[in-house]
Amino acid sequence: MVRAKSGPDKRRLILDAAVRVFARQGFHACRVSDIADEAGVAYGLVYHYFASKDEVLDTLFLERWNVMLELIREVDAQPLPVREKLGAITSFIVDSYRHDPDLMKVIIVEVTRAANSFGQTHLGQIREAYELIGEIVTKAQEEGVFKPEIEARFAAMAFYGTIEQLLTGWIFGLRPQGEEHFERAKWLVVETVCGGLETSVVGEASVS
Amino acid sequence: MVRAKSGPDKRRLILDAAVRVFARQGFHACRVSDIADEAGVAYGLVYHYFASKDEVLDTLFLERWNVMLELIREVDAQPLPVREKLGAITSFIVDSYRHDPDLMKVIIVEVTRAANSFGQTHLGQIREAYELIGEIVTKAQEEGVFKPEIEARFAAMAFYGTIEQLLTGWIFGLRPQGEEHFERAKWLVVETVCGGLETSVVGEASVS
Amino acid sequence: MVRAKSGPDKRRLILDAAVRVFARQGFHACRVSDIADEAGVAYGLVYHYFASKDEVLDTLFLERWNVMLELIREVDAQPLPVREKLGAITSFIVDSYRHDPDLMKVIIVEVTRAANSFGQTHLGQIREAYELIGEIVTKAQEEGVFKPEIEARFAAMAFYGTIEQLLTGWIFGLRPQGEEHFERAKWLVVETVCGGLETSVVGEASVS
Amino acid sequence: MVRAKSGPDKRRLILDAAVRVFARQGFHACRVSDIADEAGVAYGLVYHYFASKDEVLDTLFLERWNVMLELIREVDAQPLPVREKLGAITSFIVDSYRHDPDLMKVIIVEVTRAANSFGQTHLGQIREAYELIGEIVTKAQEEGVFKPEIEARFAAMAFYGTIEQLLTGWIFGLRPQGEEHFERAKWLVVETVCGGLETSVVGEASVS
DNA sequence: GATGAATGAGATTTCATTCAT
DNA sequence: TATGAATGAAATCTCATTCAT
Repeated sequence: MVRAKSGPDKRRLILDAAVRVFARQGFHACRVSDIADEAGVAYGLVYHYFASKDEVLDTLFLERWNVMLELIREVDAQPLPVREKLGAITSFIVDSYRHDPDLMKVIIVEVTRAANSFGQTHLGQIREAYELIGEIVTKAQEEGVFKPEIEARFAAMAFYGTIEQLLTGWIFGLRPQGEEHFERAKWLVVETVCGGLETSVVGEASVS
Repeated sequence: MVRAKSGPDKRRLILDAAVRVFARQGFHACRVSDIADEAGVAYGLVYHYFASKDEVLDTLFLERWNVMLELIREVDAQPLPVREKLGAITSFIVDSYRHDPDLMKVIIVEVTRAANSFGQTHLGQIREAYELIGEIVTKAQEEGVFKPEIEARFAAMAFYGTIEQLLTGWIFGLRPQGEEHFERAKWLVVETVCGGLETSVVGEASVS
Repeated sequence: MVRAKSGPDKRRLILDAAVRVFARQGFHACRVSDIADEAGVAYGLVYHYFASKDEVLDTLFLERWNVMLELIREVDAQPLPVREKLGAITSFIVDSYRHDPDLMKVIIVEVTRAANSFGQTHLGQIREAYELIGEIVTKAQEEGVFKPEIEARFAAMAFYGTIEQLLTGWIFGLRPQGEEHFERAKWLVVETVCGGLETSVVGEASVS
Repeated sequence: MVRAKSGPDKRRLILDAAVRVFARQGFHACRVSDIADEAGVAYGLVYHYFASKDEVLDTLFLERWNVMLELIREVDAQPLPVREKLGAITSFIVDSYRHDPDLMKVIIVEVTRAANSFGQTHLGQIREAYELIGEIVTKAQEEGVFKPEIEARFAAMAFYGTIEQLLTGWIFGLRPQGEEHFERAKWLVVETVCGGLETSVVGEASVS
């Protein structure tokens, strides 16, 4: 599959077309011919490069998801405060959406939220993300920065659930978009998950 | 639709059968005949009571979702601390899952997470839930209990995203279930969202 | 089936409702429940009086068609000029349409022109009409009023074909309706079929 | 749709098979698979070439009907006596039936007489034929060959009604077929419509 | 007579996938 | 590589008819 130089690279053409078609019509509502038409290639060529319609989506998902897993691993490996680590992950995801909203829409809507179909297929990959984030939380707990009474797994879940909901809101126009909103959202996610919604209860804290 | 006398009430029979079939096979993977078979009625009776397969799912979703919206409205109307309000909502949802996990699986997987199909159809109902929770947050901000710098809408989203992720975890066996886990989960959700993941900074700050 | 006095006579109610429904929606496009609804009776009552949906249409057709056959026989039995005989038949059919256009629409559209379905079933009755008219033509030929070189069967066919086309034109709004048009149409049919479209070349020529 | 090379041309194969199946079983009584079987192709190929079962019939009808409209236009444009014009049209239709009785059966039974379904769809095309014939009649009236008191529209209707009834008679075996009958029928149609059924009333005319 | 819930056979259409060229 | 004709399984929905009450 490695293509050194060459010209059009029809395979890439098909993948990029698939992103637009999946985002516009949804995976199930589109036909393979829609992808071929969008890419400007013949029907059967999709099957020359991909074993099935499913494989097209699998490829799109894995390409991006693995980049994200790699990013999380790199972030985790660095000696940073937990807020900065979670901030870097949030930043990566938000920027991914900002850079290619169609692709993120497809990944969220057709894979991670599609619990009965592709979400099932890629459960392992999705779980991997949870676990990597869980490790970050565990370290923060060991450092005494995060409460020990909230299990790392649960914390990772809350963090990821918040981000996924945020993207879903953007995807369906339920939340405002634009440069300033994207940047602010990064801060909001971290502040909400780490600091919580409550004001700092100084009195109580000093008492307890 | 109100059926006074007792008797079999085939309509209810069909709805209950549909919950089991949808939970087991998924909405798209099951045929209408699967529902009829599960209910022990003839094929066409499903169409006697429901205009389409879609309407069966719509009915199941709305029946339950409206109960939840009502619960949130009631909770909101009471003079309780915000933690107790959010706790009551969390409790209701967790108990809904505990009481009828199949129904909640169908609602979450086939509707609220099915962004491209039924999630779209019921966007209004889903949004309503967000807004009601948002109002609770707004009041807590006005009382000075919640930070004013995190918009109520965002806070509601984080709260709902955390719960949905929790249920999704249970549904797909990614998180442990059982009485004690259900009860603990209620506390975890509220503690995480309200208190945040970080240890109380003030105390530490004074110490260090 | 003879109902002496009594009240509503649901059977008649159903037949009359069926005429309206068949005329409005067409036989195939309507459901038995549409007829029941239009008649204001319960679903199953249609099956109490009629063995099938088909039988409802059969009944409507035969009721009316037999009246027409009887009329043709009576006309034929009288010592009238052929133009008056054909005029009487035309008049009966046109008046039937004038009096109950829905019923005639159903008979024409759903039976006599429905060559593949009810036209087939009632071929015998339809043929009977042809033959009776053919006999009228034969007598006119024997009297020397009608040309002997045009077979009576063909002549009957031309006569009937013209009338059916006329009604079809009314039914589908292709021809103007109203009292004067109905009366004029009677004259036109007879004049066209008997006198032909050409100006009387011989007589006129000699005169002019 | 133009297919230069030779080869099987499955599309034509399907159309020809459809004619046979529609003629044999009727449009509604046959299934798409019957057409595919008759053509010796797979089920879905019918849908590769035609959007629906309806479109197959539409195509068959329009192909033939447009040829007829063209013929009528050509005939009308020539400087011929009206009897020859109407004779040419009659001849074309009768020969169409002689050459491909199945196709004409389908066109008559399933379209022009199917007032509630395809007759409705193709009302415009059918009307066009009426109007073209009406123009021929109008010219004959202007030349003094046809009576002015019978409207051209009505005359066209009588002419067309007679031919349609003739074909219907052949289709359902109510009238004798065979070379001599076909040829004689052409003469009968023209003679009946133009000359009428009555003997030339020379004596009467001169007397009155 | 009257009701309407219950039955279930049946047909169109879609579209992923294959394959000959 | 590239094409697109050809394949055929699969599932929703309709509605005439039956029947228990």
